[in-house]
Amino acid sequence: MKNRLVVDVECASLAATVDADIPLHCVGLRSSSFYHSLPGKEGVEELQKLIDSDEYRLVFHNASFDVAVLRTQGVTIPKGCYDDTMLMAYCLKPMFSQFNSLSVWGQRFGKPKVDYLKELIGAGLLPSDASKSEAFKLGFNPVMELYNLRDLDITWLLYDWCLHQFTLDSRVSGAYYDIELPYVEVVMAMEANGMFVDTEQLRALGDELRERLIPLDLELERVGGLVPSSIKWVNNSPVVVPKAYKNGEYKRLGETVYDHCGLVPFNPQQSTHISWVLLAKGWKPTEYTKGGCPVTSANILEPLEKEHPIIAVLSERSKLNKLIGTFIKPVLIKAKDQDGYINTSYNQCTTKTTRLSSSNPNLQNIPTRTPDGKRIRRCFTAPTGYSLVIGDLSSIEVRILAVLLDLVGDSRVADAIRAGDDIHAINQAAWGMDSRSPTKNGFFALVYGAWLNRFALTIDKPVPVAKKFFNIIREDYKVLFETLMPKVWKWARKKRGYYVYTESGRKSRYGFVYGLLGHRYHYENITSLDAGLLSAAKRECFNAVIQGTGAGLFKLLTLRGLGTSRVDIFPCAVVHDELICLIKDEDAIEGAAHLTKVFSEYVLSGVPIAATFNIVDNWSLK
DNA sequence: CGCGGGTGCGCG
DNA sequence: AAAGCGCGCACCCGCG
Repeated sequence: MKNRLVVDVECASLAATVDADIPLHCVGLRSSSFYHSLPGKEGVEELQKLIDSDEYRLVFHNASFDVAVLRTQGVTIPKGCYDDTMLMAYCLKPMFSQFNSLSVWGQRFGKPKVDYLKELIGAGLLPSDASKSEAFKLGFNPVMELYNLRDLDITWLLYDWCLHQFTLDSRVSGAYYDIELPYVEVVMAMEANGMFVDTEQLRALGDELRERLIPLDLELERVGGLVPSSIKWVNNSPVVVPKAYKNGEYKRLGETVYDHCGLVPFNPQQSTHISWVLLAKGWKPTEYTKGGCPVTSANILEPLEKEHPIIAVLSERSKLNKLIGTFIKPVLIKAKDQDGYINTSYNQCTTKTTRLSSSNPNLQNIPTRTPDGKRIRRCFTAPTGYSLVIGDLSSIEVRILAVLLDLVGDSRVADAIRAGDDIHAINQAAWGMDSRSPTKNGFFALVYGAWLNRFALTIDKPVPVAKKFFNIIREDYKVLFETLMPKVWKWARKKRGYYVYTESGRKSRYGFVYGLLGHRYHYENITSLDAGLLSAAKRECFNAVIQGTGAGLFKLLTLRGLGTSRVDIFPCAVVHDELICLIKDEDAIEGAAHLTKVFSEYVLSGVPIAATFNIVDNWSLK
């Protein structure tokens, strides 16, 4: 049994993983026999000595940050020599992000985090109007030492708590040690590697899309004209609210003074403006939001395109603007000064279902379904000398559902998968539906709790027609709706022999269900007396088992694939069930075949898992 | 002017 | 009686 060494670094920026030049202020170290906070260089040398002695198990809170920072500072940290209390707490309690926060744990343990900025001001080291970022630019100082040591204390206590919880639950500790903890290295590798973008091509695409915006805007300006600057909806009808300024007058565009409500050019990005303009053309809203505004989303307006030609223009404009503003502009900004690589952040501890999330920019929602979207993906490619290798788990949610159905005595789906048959095609024939895609989508809508109206929308049929299929499917998969789902809810309500924390921060003996790989998914409202909250919890909880098991399995197989490869595979990005890698050209065939083999030889409780990794020119191809 | 909420929409 | 789930981000608004 190794000694415990809690480590916490302080540095000037949270973006340190990308920029190696960020100064490291200090390294805090706490073991059972020593306890100090050392300035940068000294701390780094001391830490390296302790790691090299091989006597310590390192403990970080949010290792993917600290380990990445320390490695950029030249510290050698072997894989597998550390724990991460943030990840441990997350595995025990994936539902509540606040339980990943050291400050919340500090309060719980009676050791509140030091308010660094406040204490600096109190000590006279900063003026009273200083900002948080200024505080962290300050070098090592006595207040930082206090702050750093307190974080070590909290992490120490949190580690105790998590280790104890793990002794009570071997399934969740398995998910941590076998999947989440080793996966930190994959996250760090992806964040460091980044995705390669052909910036010239992307910039040209952006310019082209912007050109297409011009005639649309001219047309909208012509048709929309001027609209009141401030519109509110009261009882589902628009009310123009004059906007009073300090001098009691009303302004337009900050210059011209009016004595009535200001008029502004129609802004097609404002839903209130859209509804105002459409209303003037005789549109009758059918749905209203909670705030009382007419809903102007695409699915509502699209059917009315013939009646109101402006809708087509609006829709086209909004799609183009979305592509430019969300997917082209931010990516180009990120790719600047980095030789075409864009580095995104992955968060391993935010989602309720143990998926990853991606941000700044979010690489998990780059378009793929529309022609213009595909052109954006085409810009994501491989640099000279490397091949882009991409693969994803094949219909993973069906396979997991098959395992669950098999558990409660309906092996039809599992048998179909084992026989290599297409379950959606089988269902389509059995239910008499006219094509595969709506069959599949409609089935999954029902699996995740959709009711008739939503189901009808999903399969794109009028409600009376949809009703027939709705009843057929509910009857055909009676076991799913009447045995499996209630069983999962019952598991989620099971009383435990120990306490877990609830969303409201209280302790409870109830309230989580396991994924097939040991992760916990916690739904406090699964015991609610409020019908609405209860049914929402039921839907979320059943969804979490499937989505979460898929996420865990994907992580596990990624670890195996990368860990057992003879050739170097550089992971660049993941999109839930899709892995994107760069491999040296000469190794690419072997690497892709290896990943395919590892992913496809896995069998989940009797149901085979499959994935195919291919060498592709760009991300629009799979 | 920064922040949070609402709306809408991209992906799985 | 009535209900798909999970994310992040752009844009707008109101708030203080």
